[in-house]
Amino acid sequence: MILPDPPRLFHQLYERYGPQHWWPAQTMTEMMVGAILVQNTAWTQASKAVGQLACRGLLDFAVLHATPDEELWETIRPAGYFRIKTRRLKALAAFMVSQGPMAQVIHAGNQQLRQQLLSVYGIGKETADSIVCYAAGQPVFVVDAYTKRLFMRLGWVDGSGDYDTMQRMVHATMPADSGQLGEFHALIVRNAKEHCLKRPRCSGCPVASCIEQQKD
DNA sequence: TACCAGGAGAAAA
DNA sequence: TTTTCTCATGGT
Repeated sequence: MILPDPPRLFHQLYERYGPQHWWPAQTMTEMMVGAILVQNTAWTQASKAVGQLACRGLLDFAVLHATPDEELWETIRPAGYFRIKTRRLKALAAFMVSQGPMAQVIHAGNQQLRQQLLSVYGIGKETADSIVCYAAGQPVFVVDAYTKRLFMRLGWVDGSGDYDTMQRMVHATMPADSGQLGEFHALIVRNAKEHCLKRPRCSGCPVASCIEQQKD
């Protein structure tokens, strides 16, 4: 197994792409709603649904909670899985309404907030960590399918590399800084879309040069 | 036409 | 415990 070096990978990706300015949302509510809507869906589709929710004044958990399912089905349809995602948005809204002011929820310790979010229907590790990192601004690295594919390609994990293993790998070597960890995840997604999905062995890919340096 | 896109939960093995 | 199935749409 090759010794993982997330800081070097981060540095190379950042030098290549620069800051990604994630998460693309104006408010914490919008960010959290977007995290549900983007599940197994391209962001272009999820953002259409977020836009339609905003147009209808539904980017508010109390309002969302009281909105009839049928109205939400129509509003979020572009994001796909509209019935399931309506259930998940309602579950998140119910949780947030029950917790009181947003600031109070967001400022809970990251482990406490993470556990609470994981108990909400429709929120798994990736979605919970996205919210903890990008909405609450707490130092948590988000692992997604791109991360796993990339870490496997780098030889840092084998095929069974699980979520927690990859997350610990990053937490153990990167500064506990939400800005940097959030940027790292965003850069991995950017790189996957720009290089690894279309041209797996293209020249100029920061990951390819990282693999070369690992051989030294 | 088939496949993919920033998952998660439930059911089955 | 692990694997498989289901959920839905739009773009390529």
